[in-house]
Amino acid sequence: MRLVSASTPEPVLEPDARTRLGQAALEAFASRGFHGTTTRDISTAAGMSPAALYVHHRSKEELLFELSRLGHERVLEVIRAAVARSDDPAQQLGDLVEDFVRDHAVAHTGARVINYELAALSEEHHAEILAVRHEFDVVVRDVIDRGVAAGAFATPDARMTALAILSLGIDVARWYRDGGRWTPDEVAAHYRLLALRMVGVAE
Amino acid sequence: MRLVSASTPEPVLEPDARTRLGQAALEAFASRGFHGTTTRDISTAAGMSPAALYVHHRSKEELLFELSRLGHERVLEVIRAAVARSDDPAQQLGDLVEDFVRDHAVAHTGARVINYELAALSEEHHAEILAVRHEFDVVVRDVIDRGVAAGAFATPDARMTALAILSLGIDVARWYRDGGRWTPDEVAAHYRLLALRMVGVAE
DNA sequence: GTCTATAAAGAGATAGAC
DNA sequence: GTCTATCTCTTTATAGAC
Repeated sequence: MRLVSASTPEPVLEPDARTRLGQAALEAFASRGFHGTTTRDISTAAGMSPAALYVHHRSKEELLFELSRLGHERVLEVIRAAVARSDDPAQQLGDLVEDFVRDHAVAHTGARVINYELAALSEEHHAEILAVRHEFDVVVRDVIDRGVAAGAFATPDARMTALAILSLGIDVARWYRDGGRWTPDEVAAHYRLLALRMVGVAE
Repeated sequence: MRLVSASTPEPVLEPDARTRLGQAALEAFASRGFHGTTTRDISTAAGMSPAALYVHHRSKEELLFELSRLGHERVLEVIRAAVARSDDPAQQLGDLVEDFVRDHAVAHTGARVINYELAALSEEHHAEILAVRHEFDVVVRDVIDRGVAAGAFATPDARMTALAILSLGIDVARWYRDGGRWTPDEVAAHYRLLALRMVGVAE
């Protein structure tokens, strides 16, 4: 499923049916939740009949799962790429937070779905997603552990601090609105500072 | 609606019907969301027939609204009481965060409902709840503003920092589990430190 | 205040034509 | 691959007996 226009030579004005369904579902799930969204909501928003959804997806739940899986894997790539750009823990943590937060602000629609609709997944799908989310924790905790080991960071509980730093970014998906008081870049820059202070780095 | 046992002389083993409905609804809304919960789920969990719900509540939405309103007003009282215990901004912010976070961990069921089911409210009810939530922001921002004015805090954006500090506590409702790695007191104490660091207070 | 029974609408998913 | 039509079950809410 493509959620953005493909980078094909010809300009794509109308995404294909599968993509339109994915976009429509993402927006509906984000604003009304999985159980507050009907398959008719999705198919109508995608410009199709209710039956068309089942040509492209086995069920409403499987559509949510696909969106959630793609979203999680994309975010994991964002934070891994941020960490890979440096060897300095403070730089790594700062970049990670800045990119994670900016992403949650820019892509707040998708971020709401991946963070707040987990309970609607089947047990098997839920478990598969939790494995990816566990990687988020591991990446952040690892950066903090190395900062502490290097004497750059100081925290009484690296694990809880990692969780709190991720919390900051996740909650951005809950409150961020397009056209609000701050741009994604402004939030990202401020949260970078906050996260570094949380691990005891004075600027 | 009473959500805890009343302080009457005689021991109350079975709460009254209205209270049982409220408790059942709170737990169901917290775990499956408003739209994922049926009125049968609620009435059955409360030990009643589906029709009994409508003797005590006009609709499912009004039941959610009452739970949300009571929950918000209780939390507002928690943070106002914390601020009232001192005149020192650092002490006030520390107490506020500690009490807010502990409350969100202990009462995570109710906290999930008040923080994540707002979209299910009617427009009028939603607006009424947002007014209470605005007070949360005002209280925290005011403490930070006074800390900055007194030279105790340093932050490039008091408003965003206030939002981020509330975010930390709110997200506790999302991830906290009973019997998990930390007690509510442990989370609260650690988050107090994190919040003070966020405003530039070195311990 | 609680029940049984049910009305009325909405929901997920499928059949079969084109 | 999309449609119309519809099946079947679920859901909110109410009527009326006790």
